[in-house]
Amino acid sequence: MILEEIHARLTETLQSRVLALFGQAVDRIVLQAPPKLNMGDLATPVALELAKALKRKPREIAQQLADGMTLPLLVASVSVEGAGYLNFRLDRGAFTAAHLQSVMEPPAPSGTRVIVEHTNINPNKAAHIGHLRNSVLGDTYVRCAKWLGDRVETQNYIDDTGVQVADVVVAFEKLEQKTLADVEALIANPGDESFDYVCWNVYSQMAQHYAANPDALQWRRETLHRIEEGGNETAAMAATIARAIVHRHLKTMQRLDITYDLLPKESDIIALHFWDRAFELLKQSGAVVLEAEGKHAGCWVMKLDEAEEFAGMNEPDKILVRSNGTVTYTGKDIAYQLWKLGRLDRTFDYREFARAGEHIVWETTHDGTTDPRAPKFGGASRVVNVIDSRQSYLQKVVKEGVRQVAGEAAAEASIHFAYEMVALTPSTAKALGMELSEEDASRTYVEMSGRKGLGVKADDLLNWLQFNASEAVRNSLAKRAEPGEFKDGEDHAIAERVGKQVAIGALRYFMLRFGRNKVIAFDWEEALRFEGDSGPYLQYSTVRVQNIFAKMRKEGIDPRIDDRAVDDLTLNQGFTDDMWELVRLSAELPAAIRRAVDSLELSIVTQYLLELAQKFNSFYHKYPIRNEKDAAERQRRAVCAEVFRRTMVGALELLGIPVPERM
RNA sequence: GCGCCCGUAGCUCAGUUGGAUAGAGCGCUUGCCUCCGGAGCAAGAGGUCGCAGGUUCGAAUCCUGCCGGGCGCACCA
Repeated sequence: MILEEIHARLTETLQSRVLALFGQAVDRIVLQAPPKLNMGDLATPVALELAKALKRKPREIAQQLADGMTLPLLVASVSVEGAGYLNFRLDRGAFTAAHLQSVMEPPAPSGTRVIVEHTNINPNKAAHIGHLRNSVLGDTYVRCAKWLGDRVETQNYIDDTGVQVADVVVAFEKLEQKTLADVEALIANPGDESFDYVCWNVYSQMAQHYAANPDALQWRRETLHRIEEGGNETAAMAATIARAIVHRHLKTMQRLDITYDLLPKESDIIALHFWDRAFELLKQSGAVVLEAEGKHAGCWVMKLDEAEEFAGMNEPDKILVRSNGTVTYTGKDIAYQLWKLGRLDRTFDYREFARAGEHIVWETTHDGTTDPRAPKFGGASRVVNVIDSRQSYLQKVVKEGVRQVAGEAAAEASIHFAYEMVALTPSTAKALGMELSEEDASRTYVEMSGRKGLGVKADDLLNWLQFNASEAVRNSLAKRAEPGEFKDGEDHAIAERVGKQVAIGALRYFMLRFGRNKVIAFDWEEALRFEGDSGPYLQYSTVRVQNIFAKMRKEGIDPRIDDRAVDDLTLNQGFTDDMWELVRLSAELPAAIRRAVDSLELSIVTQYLLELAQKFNSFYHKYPIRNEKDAAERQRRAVCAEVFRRTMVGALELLGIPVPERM
């Protein structure tokens, strides 16, 4: 946090100086690292900005600001550079000593209650790579927001009454003539493939059946009706299937160290009549009206033609209640969103759904009894919904509904974390058995299709990553192990363990490294690469630095990185630019996290860590530590390495990427 | 038709909210394992920042208009 303090002090000093000297108030001072190290450590173009208003030369203004300026602690000097930049140099030794003690020290907690909703996979088939992007973005956001001091509640919404679940029920009942007992037996003993994989195929068979026999859609309508009615075998089957699949999804996500606090279920939202209450509120605020005539006659619609965002649309009005009296998805979503904001005076009951170690995953219920151990859910002052950008329009409608019922502030607190879809490169699609038209084959990507059962399943990808990574670790161990180092297949156990960690690192990094509104064209070859711009590169760099200290400990060499042993003066002499760049960059982590969370652009963090790791690897080759004879020089190098180590260990935790014992 | 997103090196992408000489990874060329672990490092080639105007001290970044691609705009979820 040391750099943030310097920023704050410099900003303050400059603002008061500009006011005193030129009578100008500047609300924001841009401070950034100059392009070249010899230009200093921090630079501001404030004089360039003032030049126009003052009608004076930028360099002149900058010089006047610099002359006689009182510099904050750890800032060594100020100078005028280039066209009129005001550049500052830091006291390298003192800064490093101070930074070493505060690496990864989080900012003061905000205590803001935040709900993050992510994953939200239809509980009717196995998770695929598109879902992984959602979950990884959501989970990483949660980790970063928590570090910044927010009190975060993670929700994974379960649509257990929708068309997708119904279609699997129809397939089992009609196509395969299975009873509830048959399905229960299948769940208990799914055979070669897990139950979510079985349903993946069943679902796509059903979709194909509908395509060939449109009359079968009648089955879907009947099934949906019976599910909503409840108290029959069909409804019981739907619930059973959904639960079993959700358990599978949680298992898959747990492989990536992703978990949840609460699983709100659509069936409970219906049973507890959340919509009825939301409907009252919407009517009271005048947000919905009953259409008497026209093509929406008999429907309750939200009028959007006056809202600026929806202007110019063909059909800006959104139906919330159909003419047959049933509620649309958007309507239910408004009710749910109001609950999350604490603006719907109804709530759920809760019970334990599953455990991940000590952590309890709760689910909603509607039976009137709540487990006394359950924490308070809902009622957040910020709600972040991780939902793919194809639903941007609907999310805007939900936000508008919230605005009309609960006001501007509540609408602004409802944040759609939008991201683009994951598609497949033509070669990967082909490998999955997708038939490509000539046109498709020439595109950069083609969409997956759940209905056709064409997509890359999350567990398959993880398995492959794990397989390849374990193989790489085995090779590396075989090459580097000292004779007799491993016995009883110990090396195989390590390869398995580390392989899992590398797979997680590779996958999570891959899902984060692209900007969120970039379509990811998934390619097997690229995803399985562990070099360069990848998670394993970060892990490798961290393992490396850990190794240096492990070796020194083993050999009884004191690296003298204990905070008290670090002496500014020793550090100051002979501090090379390479070393300094590494330390200075490592101090920018908190700023990177802040920007990432504020902009919902988590690739900022992977980008930053790649650069940091590159700086370290370069440093590593140039400045051996263990073999350095001069004690002061060795300490200087060790401190730089330690600063990097602490930064990296902390940062990888925020990305959910584990640090392997060796690679 | 309307709205949102994308267009930067051969390919995949960054570019810190308008700042200094546009950067990485992959691929290609050339070096580096008696030396803390080569999943690495050093160096090189590679650019009309889609096109055309505009705004200003300054534009890949902001504004306007085009061109090309994607996604939305259900009484589906």
